[in-house]
Amino acid sequence: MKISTKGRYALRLMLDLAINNTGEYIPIKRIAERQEISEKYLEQIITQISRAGFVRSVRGSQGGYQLANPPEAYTVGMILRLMEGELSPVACLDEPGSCDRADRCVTVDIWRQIKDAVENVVDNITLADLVKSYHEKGNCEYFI
Amino acid sequence: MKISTKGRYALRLMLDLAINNTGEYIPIKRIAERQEISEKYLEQIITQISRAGFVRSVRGSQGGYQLANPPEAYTVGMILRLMEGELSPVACLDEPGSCDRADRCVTVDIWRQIKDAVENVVDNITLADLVKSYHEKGNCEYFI
DNA sequence: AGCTAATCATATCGAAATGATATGATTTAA
DNA sequence: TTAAATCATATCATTTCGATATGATTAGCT
Ligand code: FES
Ligand code: FES
Repeated sequence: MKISTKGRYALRLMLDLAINNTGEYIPIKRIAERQEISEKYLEQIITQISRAGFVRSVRGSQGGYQLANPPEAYTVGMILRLMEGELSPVACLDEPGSCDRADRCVTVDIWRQIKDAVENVVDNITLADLVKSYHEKGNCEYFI
Repeated sequence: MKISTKGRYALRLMLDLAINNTGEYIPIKRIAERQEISEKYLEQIITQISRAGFVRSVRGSQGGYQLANPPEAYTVGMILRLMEGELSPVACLDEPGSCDRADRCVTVDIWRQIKDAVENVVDNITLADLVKSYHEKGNCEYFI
């Protein structure tokens, strides 16, 4: 029941962009420094994020990334799902027909409830909430 | 964010014992047949369960396992935790001091909320609930 | 006494996932 | 032209996962 580092890194990356959301394009290198995450690994991650249209990118010198939308537009759930896929405790919930006896299954209700509970949390927290929390906690450069 | 098959198998195993909770000792072989799970794999799993005192065992011919307590005494959470460890989305919540900046961390609140939400589900469903649901659904021999 | 069915205890294995590097092409401002 | 950046794959080492293999021990039954 763990969230992968990829998911967590993606969240930190997006939060970093949200905190530094000045209109300028921020290179991955800066984020890698601030977050102490491998630059190359972050590149892979932001590639996925970029393909999903969550960020704008400018190539070449002086290039970088910025949020495509205001921080309020991104829930934690959106970001985690991008890296992790559906936030289900079992595959059955997402692949229709993967369990052929779903109508008689006793445990699927549990998995459904877990999924709903998790989604209820992550879909109701936005990057804007995290930015606010960040400033309240004392402007520390680092977070996990 | 997946629950391992070990956790799910443990739940099915315990549910099988709960459904066949007649006072007799049930050999792993029977459960393996009914649940269509490898006998040897189930042995490993029930060894852990047995060491935790959740079941009584009798060795030798005519031996087997039975629940140590009535089905009401077992929550889904107890069983999953036995196989999965703590139901936390990040290790940080369980290993005190693993993150040295926890007081300034912006995301730890999210992980905490997720953990609480999951626990609120699994700690409020008992094997007795599942047995009831099983009988309501039509006595199917199989479930996942 | 001996056979058989069961638990108990480890060791090992293959495949997949994870987390990360490595290499290099392409683009663009200065 | 050069440097700094995104973009695109390939590769790698380690761990985890799910499962099997081997064999010792225990105890009921004939
Ligand atoms: S978990 Fe899929 S039908 Fe039971
Ligand atoms: S997740 Fe542990 S302190 Fe942030």
